[in-house]
Amino acid sequence: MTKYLSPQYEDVKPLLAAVDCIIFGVQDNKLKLLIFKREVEPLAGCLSLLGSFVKIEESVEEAAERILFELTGLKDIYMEQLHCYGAVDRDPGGRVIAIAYWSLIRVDQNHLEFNVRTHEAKWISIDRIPELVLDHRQMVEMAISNLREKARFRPIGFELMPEEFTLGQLLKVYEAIFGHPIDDRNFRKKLLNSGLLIPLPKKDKSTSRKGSFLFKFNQETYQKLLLEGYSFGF
Amino acid sequence: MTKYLSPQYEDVKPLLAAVDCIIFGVQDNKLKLLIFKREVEPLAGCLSLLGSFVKIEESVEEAAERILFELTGLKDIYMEQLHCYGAVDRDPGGRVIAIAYWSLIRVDQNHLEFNVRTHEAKWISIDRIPELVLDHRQMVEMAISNLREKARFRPIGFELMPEEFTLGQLLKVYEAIFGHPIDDRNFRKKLLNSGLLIPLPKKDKSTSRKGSFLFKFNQETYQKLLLEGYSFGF
DNA sequence: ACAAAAGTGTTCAGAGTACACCCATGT
DNA sequence: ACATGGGTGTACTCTGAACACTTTTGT
Repeated sequence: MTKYLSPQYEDVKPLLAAVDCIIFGVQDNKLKLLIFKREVEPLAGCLSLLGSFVKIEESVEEAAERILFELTGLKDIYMEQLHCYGAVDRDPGGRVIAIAYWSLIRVDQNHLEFNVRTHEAKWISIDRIPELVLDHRQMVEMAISNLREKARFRPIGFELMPEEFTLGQLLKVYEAIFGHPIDDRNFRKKLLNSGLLIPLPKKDKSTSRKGSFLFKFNQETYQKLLLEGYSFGF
Repeated sequence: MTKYLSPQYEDVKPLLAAVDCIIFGVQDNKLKLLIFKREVEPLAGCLSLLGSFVKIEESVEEAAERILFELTGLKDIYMEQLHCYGAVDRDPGGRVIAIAYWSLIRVDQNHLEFNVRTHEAKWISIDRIPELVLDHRQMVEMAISNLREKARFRPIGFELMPEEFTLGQLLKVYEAIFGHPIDDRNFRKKLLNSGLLIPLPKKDKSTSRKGSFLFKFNQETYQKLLLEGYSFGF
């Protein structure tokens, strides 16, 4: 028995805890997630989420933050605990329970592309999820429906956007999250009345001759609606 | 190192996983939960949720079901995984992560009262939660808000009701869950149109001279709305 | 002048909300 | 006859949903 446990707990058999991360981002107006080639046996070489064991000196949440930081170089990322997966035989290597987290990252940030490539990670589209190792596919599916549920009542779509963005881009992100087209006019009307957007006196002219206005988020309103809830039911 | 782990996992330090259960029920038209006097050191004698370590041969979910069964004698109970609590020092006895579950039980069932008393459990009101051991109080608060959130969009209030019940009782349960009064007429209108209730040709005459009609659930509609969602936003 | 994306308003239906009185019955 | 809880209906407001044309500007 391990010595960091008090004697009352001695007859309990310990196990391992792992954290797996489902990392969402937007690329080409599509919702994507990061996957990897698994490096450790068993099942080395298969596709997998990024994960790690929880170290004895760190909390489960710290483990999730560490994993995310190691991969992306980012801190203070939007992160939600998804679920604890605890089937006895979920990992053929031993008794390992997994705590899955999902997170949203802005893909436009410095060094992110570099870090992702260094780790040989790949962005894959969420509508064609390949076979993944262990129960990771189940985790991904649960994460997607969790994300959708959350996105209906909290303004979290914004966590995926770059610093400055157009309404058209935001619309595409929401379409990607919900997986169906959204009425343009209703979307604009709602968002412009939400107080979440601060109009900028510039246009992005990269996608049309006319150009479309750029916005940034109103952090204050964002924080408020994160707490209170807000219907994005499109 | 324990022998049930494969060699690749050998340099990872194992830890213990516990399950803690937040058990909700309705008594005297109030929402209550079950708490216990903790029997094991550390902190024996303090108030606590019912919990147990996850055994090496059972899944986390099975552990939760086992705990619930040992206490109540009930199976097939409505149960939701709440959260995994993984702070390093959350348990002074060692590195223990806890997976919390909440569940809803019908208090009218056979032997339940007996079992509860045998285990020296107590029903306590959710608006005056006493100090609890470790991080259990935090769990309870999170469970309550999780329950409220869930109850707004799924017909789970029914899981707390006896086999046959009146609309008045159901109303009280929803008031207890949400913690505020609900308009009588709107509630009836909505519920009677939901297809969730099957009227019975009897009255409960224990609470008034006139008596009030009894209902039971429409299991079929219930299952459907559990999947699809249904707004109980009162 | 035209192509290509950006931007703009109105109408309709359904759901939530507020609100006050009569009913049935045992004592 | 009356006290007690049970049961009922209507009007208003707000939100979501459907839907088509004009504007700008680089080429």
